Amino acid sequence: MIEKHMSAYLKDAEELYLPGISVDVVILGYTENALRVLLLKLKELDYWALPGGFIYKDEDVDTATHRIVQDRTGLNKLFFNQFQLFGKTGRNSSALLDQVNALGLSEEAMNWLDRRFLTVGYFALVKIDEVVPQPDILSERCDWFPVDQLPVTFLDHGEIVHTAIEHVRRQLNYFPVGLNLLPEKFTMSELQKLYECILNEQMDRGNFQRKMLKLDILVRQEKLKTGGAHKAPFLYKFDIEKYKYKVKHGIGFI
Amino acid sequence: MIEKHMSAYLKDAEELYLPGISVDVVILGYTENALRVLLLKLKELDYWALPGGFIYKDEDVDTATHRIVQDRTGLNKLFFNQFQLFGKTGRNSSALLDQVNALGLSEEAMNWLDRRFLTVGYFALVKIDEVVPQPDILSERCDWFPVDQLPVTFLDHGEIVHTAIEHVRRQLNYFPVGLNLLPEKFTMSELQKLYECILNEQMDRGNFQRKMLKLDILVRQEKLKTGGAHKAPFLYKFDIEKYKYKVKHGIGFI
DNA sequence: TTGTATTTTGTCAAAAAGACACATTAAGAA
DNA sequence: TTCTTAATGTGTCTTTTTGACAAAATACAA
Repeated sequence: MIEKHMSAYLKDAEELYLPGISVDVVILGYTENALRVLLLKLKELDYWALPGGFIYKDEDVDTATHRIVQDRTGLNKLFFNQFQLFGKTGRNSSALLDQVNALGLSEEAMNWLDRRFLTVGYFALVKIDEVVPQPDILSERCDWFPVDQLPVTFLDHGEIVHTAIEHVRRQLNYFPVGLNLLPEKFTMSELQKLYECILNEQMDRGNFQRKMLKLDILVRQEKLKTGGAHKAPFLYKFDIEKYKYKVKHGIGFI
Repeated sequence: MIEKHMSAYLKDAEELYLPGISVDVVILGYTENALRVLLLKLKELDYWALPGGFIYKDEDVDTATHRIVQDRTGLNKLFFNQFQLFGKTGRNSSALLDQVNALGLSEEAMNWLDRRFLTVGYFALVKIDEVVPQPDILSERCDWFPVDQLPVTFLDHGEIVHTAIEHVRRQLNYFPVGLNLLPEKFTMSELQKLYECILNEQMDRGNFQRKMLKLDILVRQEKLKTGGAHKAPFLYKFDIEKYKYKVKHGIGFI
């Protein structure tokens, strides 16, 4: 199975793509109190891999990334950002090739894969409930994994995920995480839990609310009716104008 | 002149280097109250360019960067960090080629250069007075330029410099700027002026000193004897252990 | 000796952070 | 219906940090 798909996919690779470089995207979502990453289960292999692909010879790297994420998520408008090029030597698909070799890959495919690859790491922030994950041609399914409970990953993809998250954490003030990870309306608790997941630390409820409201980027909505055995919380939306301005200049939360 | 140098330099490029990708390094130094970047004046061309080069086929990208910076500065131990891959289409040396073409470049050199190039942007932090700048084979001299007074640059090198500085500014808490840009011993004023240059804002002298000392990363030395018609300031050194620990976890100044 | 420039240190009020408490309220249980 | 529970909305009090500014100290020059 996989050798046919892969051979077909890579038939004209040499002609179409920039050689020796790929894109891998850490697609992050947030739900049920956990930050999650979308991973693909490679067909007939015991690895989970980041969504990725190659760059057409006349394509911006950002454009390639957009195309890749759109193919996997169905989303058109999305927030993504490059965070690092991974450029160690010996970074190739030999591990994968070892397992696939016997299956008989076409010579073209072998030639394309059997070299050192650089990969550009991107991260994307998406609303999980808007995404319909699509496995690519080399994978049998995809799943969301809490970022602190990753399965066995292909090559250095686990490290790439952790690097992405550290990047987001350090520059939390400069990325629109709330806007892109939460639904349009959300409670203060939900926002707080998101921040706690990313920063990996607990915060005081009252103090979080005071500080967040003082940023002057939230608009309070009507009360939430549904819910559990407790007082119904307010819903909030972001004031998009103010929010985007603040994110650009550093939101000033941490 | 230049066409011979360039042809020689690029004679075996196709064989030696990863194709379509280069490294450019924003080498930053600090002196006379200004953050400065090292630029090379290209021979017979009206452009100043970042020190850069190509990556050997079996060389880590970080190693290539170290080699390039070492060649230009003479420094062996140095701090540097990757900050972005520049990957727009149409990014090639045609501007340069237009001017050089008539001079008669070898066919090999033309073939190597006349394609789209990705470039990996790195920044390095160096002590200016320890550096002996070395022009490379394609340049006639090199000079330090204040980062807010750049000359006309080759391709997008000006943009690369500004991107690097914004990167340093945002993550100032995570980079050892003081240790790598200042001499071993320095006054509180010097440290403050460095921070003011990077953050592009003035700070109160007393408050800066109070905050900086509370970080508990400085060791006070004896008084500075030499100097002008005023009270001699104390000298400080970094407590390397504490400093490195704090930089790793976020120094907590901004 | 006096003046000047700059450093060192301190003060004081305002703002922010941290810890915590108490009243409120929606839903389910008694 | 009333009570209980769990989470929310809000407030208070103390401690810490910030910001603005000023007085004292000191090295050199005139």
